[in-house]
This record gives sequence, structure tokens and C-alpha cells, in this order.
Amino acid sequence: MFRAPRGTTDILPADQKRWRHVTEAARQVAESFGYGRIDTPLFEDSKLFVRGIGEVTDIVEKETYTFEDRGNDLLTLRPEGTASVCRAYIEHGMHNQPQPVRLYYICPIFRYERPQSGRYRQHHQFGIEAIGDASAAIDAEVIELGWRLLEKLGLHDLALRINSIGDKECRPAYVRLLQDYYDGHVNTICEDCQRRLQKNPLRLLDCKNEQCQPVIAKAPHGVDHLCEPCRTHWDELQTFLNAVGLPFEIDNRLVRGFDYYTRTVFEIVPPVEGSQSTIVGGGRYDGLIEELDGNPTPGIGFGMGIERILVNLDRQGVEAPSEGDVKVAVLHLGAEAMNEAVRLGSELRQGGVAAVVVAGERSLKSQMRYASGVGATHVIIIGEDELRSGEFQLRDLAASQQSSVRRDDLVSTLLSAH
RNA sequence: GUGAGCGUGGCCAAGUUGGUUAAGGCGCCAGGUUGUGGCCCUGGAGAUCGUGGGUUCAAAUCCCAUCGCUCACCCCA
Repeated sequence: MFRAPRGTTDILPADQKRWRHVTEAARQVAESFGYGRIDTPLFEDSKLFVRGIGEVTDIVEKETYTFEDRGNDLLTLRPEGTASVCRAYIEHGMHNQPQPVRLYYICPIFRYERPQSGRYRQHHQFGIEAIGDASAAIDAEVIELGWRLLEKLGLHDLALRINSIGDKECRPAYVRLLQDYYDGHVNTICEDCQRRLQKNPLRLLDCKNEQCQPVIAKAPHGVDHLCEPCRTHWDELQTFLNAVGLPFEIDNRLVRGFDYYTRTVFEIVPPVEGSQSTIVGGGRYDGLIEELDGNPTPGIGFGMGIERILVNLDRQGVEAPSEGDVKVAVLHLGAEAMNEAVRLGSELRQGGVAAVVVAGERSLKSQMRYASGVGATHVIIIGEDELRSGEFQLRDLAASQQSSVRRDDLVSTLLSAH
């Protein structure tokens, strides 16, 4: 038997309501902030991600789905959303639009990882990017958008964590400082950190290993070693966040996995601690557009894991609002009535009423059971009497009320129901 | 890539000191008299017990291998 590939899932009809609940809210909030939707290809030139995310990151080194197509082009299924959006910004000359350009996307993301709770090989992200403005006010706007969306969805007790990792002026000096500090503790840190010390020093800070905690606790803080412009930006960010009333905590250990981040990095986490818990992660990437051959252009954005949102909605007992649409089942008795039912079903749908016609001939009891089973709100019954009189039985299943309605009035009656 | 747990009908599962037709529940289908649901009652369909091999007179139950799922690490949304 075939199965969905490892780390992928089917989103069945029964799940669609919860998905719509999230994606619709995301769309509405994004558009209320003036963001326009962008859809980019599922795959891109592999080099886009190597240059954008960074060659020595785990994502690019071992988590991409990369393949050569029949024309020998090397392509990669997108492992994140930002690089593609920036490529599109450059390709379509969006620097000629009023800056910043505000964009959002909802799309599948692919990473070859071992699946576990809250982590899939194909997952979905809602993300936004504001490209073309370096002001900390935009940082606050982006963060607020994410926060308001989670609020709108009904999640509570979330924590917003922020940090600044500096820019190309001040970060190298800080990284050196951090390395020097760790050089004095090589014997007490874990193996992973020995490796991180060489390969990705900033990640030393979010090691979860027990033995490394004392070392992390005394490590120098990035925000204490920012250059003047970064310092100002960092201070302004907090001012703006306070202005819009977002509660935040400064997390000196917060760093992110992509090379392109500069200055502001942030994440939003649910109250239950655990692995894979981050539901929103993002930051500023002022050097990325230039890295991708565009003019030097600042930008900031975030990614939000939709599956993780859904897990937290379930965990917090938030249910998707019922959509309350009318749905009619057309029941029939006898061959002639069935013919009429097929015709009526077609007319109902063309008139804007969702309708299913019971297939085959079954007892009325069975047809009624079927109608409730598929979630019909109403039932129309056609038998010999109805064919003769032209008045059909219309039953409201929830109210258990039934009446005779002239055939020609069925569409208008149902359209005004609910 | 590393470590741990688990794989019995569509779903949830009982059964593991090896031994007659592999429980039960949900769901599905039908019926409970003549054209009416959601509750209830009755009946029915549906499993080569993940797969392959081995031990044995006999294996869902023991052994080996393999695949898959889940969780944790790594990393990230």
C-alpha cells in the first residue's frame, strides 16, 4: 500500500475548517496592515538558497530537497520563504514602488529532517516581508502583525522574545569576544558546543545541554556590544513596541539559524516549553537583497508555522468558528422522483445552494440517515405526491421542522435560510 | 545523522507463561411494516495480527532481519 511520504500529511476535508480558520485570519490581518499577497514557485535555482541562507547552515548543508531537472538545471524545493520573496522583489523591480514593499505568503515549505512533533518534511508557513525601509518602526510593525494574528486566533499566554545580533560592523567583534570567552571554557562545554565554537559561534548561546548552562549564563551579551547605529535601532525598537503595547522580553540567548539576519531577531513561543515550540520566528536581513545581486536594501520579516499554530489551538482548546452554511440533501422515492432529484440538485447548485443528491435507490430512512451523516442542514423529499402536486417537502434538520414548498420557491427559500 | 518506544479490520483497541471459529467500542451497510434523521435495539460486511525468514506438532504471542510510525537530540516554523 502506498503511504504519504515520510514527514508529509494529507489535509482531509474534516481538517479544512481549522486550516481555513488560520489562513483566513492570516490573510485578513496581513491585508489590514497593508500587506499584499505574493506566491512564488515551489522550487528555485539552488544557488538562491545557498547564497541567501548561507552555505554552512544546517538547512543548506543537509536539509534541502535538491534535484537536477531534465534540462540539467539544479533546483531546490524552498526550505524557507524569504529568499524567494527577495528574489521576486529584485526581479520585478519593486524598488520602484513606494518603500517599504509589504508582502505576505502562505505556502508549503520543504526540509529533509527527521519528523517529530511539530516538525515535518513538508510544512506550511504564513510569512510576511517588509522590504525597503530600515526604520525600527517597521520592525515593530512586523512583530505586531504576528502578535495580533495570534491574538485574533484566540491563542493566549504567548511570550515575545527579542534580541539584537548587530550588523556587519559590530557583530564580528562580538563574535570574536564570544569565542575568546569560550576558549577559556572549552573543557567544560558539550561536544556540540565544541563544534559550534568553530562553525557557528552565535549558536553557542542557545545550547540546551546542562553542562553548558553556567558558561552561557556568564557569556557576554550581544546587545552590550552593538555599534552606535545598531544600538539606536535596538533602543527605538523597544520604544515602538511599548508604543503599541506589546509585552516583550529581551532574550540575550536568542539567535536564528540563517546567516542573513542582522540586528533585530525575535520569536513568539507558547507557554508550554518543549522542543519545536517556536511558532513565529523572524528578524531583519539588511544585507540579503544585496547578497542576491540587488541594490543594498534593508528588509525584515517572519515565518509562522501553521501546523504549530494548529497544535497550540488544539492544546488551548480553541475551536474554529462554525461556518454555518446551508447544505441541502435531495431525497427521492422511485425512479421518476430520482430523475427529478437529479434535475433539482443541479438547479439548486446553479442557484447558489450547496446540494447533494442521494445516489441510488434506498429507503427513506436510510436516505435521512445519510443526510444527517454528511452534515446536511436541510432535506428535500421528492415522492409521488410531490411530483403530482409540485410542492416538495422541505425539512430543516436542526429545527426538525418541515413544510411544503413550491418547487420554484425552493432556491429562494433556502438562500434566505440562516 | 544519534537515541528510545511502538506496529492487531477505516479509526480506538483486548489478547503476549505459544494451543479450538483473533474480544469489544466507533464508523460503515441493512432492518425495527406501509414515505422521515440525530437516541435506542437487531443483524451484516470488513483483519493473511506491518513485511520476510526462523524455532515448534502448533505463533498475533518466542528469535532474527527489514520497513513504517511516534518521541527526544541536532536544527528549525
